Amino acid sequence: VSTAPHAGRTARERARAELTREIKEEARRQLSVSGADGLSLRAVARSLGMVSSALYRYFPSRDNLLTALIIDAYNAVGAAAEAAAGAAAEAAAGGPAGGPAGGAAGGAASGDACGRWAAACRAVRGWALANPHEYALIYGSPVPGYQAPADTVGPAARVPLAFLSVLRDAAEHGVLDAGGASGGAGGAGGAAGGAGGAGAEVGGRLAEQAAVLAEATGAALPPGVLVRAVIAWTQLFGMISFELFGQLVGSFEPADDLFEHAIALMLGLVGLTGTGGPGG
Amino acid sequence: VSTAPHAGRTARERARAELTREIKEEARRQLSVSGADGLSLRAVARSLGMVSSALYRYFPSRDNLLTALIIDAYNAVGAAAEAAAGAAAEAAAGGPAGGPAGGAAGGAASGDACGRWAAACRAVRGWALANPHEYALIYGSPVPGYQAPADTVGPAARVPLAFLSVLRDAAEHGVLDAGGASGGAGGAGGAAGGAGGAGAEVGGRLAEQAAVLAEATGAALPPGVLVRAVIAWTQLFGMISFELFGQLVGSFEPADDLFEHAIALMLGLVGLTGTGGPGG
DNA sequence: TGTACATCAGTGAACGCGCGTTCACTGATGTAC
DNA sequence: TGTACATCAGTGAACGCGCGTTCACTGATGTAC
Repeated sequence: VSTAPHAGRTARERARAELTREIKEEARRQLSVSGADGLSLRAVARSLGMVSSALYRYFPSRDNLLTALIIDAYNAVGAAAEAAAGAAAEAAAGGPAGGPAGGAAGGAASGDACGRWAAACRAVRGWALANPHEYALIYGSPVPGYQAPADTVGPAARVPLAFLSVLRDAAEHGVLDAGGASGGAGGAGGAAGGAGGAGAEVGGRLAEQAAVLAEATGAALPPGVLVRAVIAWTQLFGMISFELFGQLVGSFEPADDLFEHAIALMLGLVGLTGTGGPGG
Repeated sequence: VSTAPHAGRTARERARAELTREIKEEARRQLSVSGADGLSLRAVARSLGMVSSALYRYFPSRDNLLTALIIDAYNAVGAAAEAAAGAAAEAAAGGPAGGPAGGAAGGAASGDACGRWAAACRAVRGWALANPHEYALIYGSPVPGYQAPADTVGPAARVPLAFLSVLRDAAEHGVLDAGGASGGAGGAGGAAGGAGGAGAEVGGRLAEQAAVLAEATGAALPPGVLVRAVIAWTQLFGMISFELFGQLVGSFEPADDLFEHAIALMLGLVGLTGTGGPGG
């Protein structure tokens, strides 16, 4: 029983794992040049010095390789969000001391709910800016003719679940403002259209959907909080997408300050204002 | 001087205009099947019963046809937003009476700023749901290797300008809450990261960017309002993109109620609460 | 009104390219006795 | 330790396909006198 990283694996198994990784790496590289539709098995094989048919020993089809890349991407951004939210929490609780622990994703130092939420936002954006084509692969327009298999929904849920965990913790510590105070209080929205009602109150089908979501995620949060969290979630990705896809070119580019401002507003939206101050 | 629709145009000119339109129509149809990368001149020509080289009399290249589709799409969604915002305004001002005027896009009936903003939001979403592949073409991941020419920026600006016009009118009528009261007031956001400061105040580079934007658009609005308007704009498209691109599948689908709720919150964000009541 | 010429739309063949996937094969790696 | 067999990775050729773009051409439409 050796301590080598490849203990207990035959040369064949090691070679297979390594080549599988290299294929995906090369595919990712090509993704950034030609996009998802331009991803070509032949080109990947060529770059790896193999013949194209050899790839079929590793991935049964092009779509299968694409799926692997999608799952990897969801897991990568999900892990980044979880690490940022979790690391910030540990830092505040006086967690694993010493060493360069934690702050891998954005330098969040305060473990309050505000800091965790903000850190997760920055982590997602940071990952997106560092891996724009993988971001486009999972959050951009769907690849036509490609149907994402069920294996992707688990990894895809990691980011939203990371955000929900922050809210759940805040609620447990009694620092979550569940009343929807700061969001869109006051006068009437939705003048026409029937749904939406006359204020920020959540009812009807929307409340049902929120209840289903609460059940599915195990997040015991009031419907209003869940709905605002989902809206904040769409807000986050809306801003990142506009930044990456070039809609902000010529106005709010670079978007760092706009993003920070949006985070501050988002905290009010989800009911996290006043939980812990700055200066972590 | 006849009153015929084709007055003063030769048969050749008429045929050319008509075929140009038909080519774009067929290209749009193919867009919805195979996406932007799958758009093929040969396939378009085939569907039209022509030989592929004939298309080069109408569009000098595939990219050129794509550009035409992009410009058309921006103009279509821009016109929808303008009509919704404008029609709502006219209806309130007692504009063009009689006939089925105006409410083409979402049934906005009250001409207050709230109603106009909400109507514009619904118009954009309505257009997106009706033309998902054109939406993906302009707001989805960029087509790799395709560089949008300068002709697209004008049409692309129509939607944001429509929203800005609502805010400008509201400001002129003194019904715009420019203080950022409801957005993300209260405690501290941006615990770390330097930028963003300790509240919802806009300063530094962000204020500069807002000033540049105000200059460019001629919208004499305070920087804080502009920044929140831009954030609301990204929010709107973030939600539509998630709905169209399948991120809401299994939770908040159909998203009508969620969307209406988001509009209500958005009105608070941009400072339009309390401008005119419901029941237009 | 009629003729001579210029303009333009559409044809058909071709160039050169890349793609995903299959298949019979060689040779290396692993395993059972 | 050594041999016989099974497993598997990678090869090279091929199938059948579609693509964007060019080019010399025919024939119809428009224009000037």
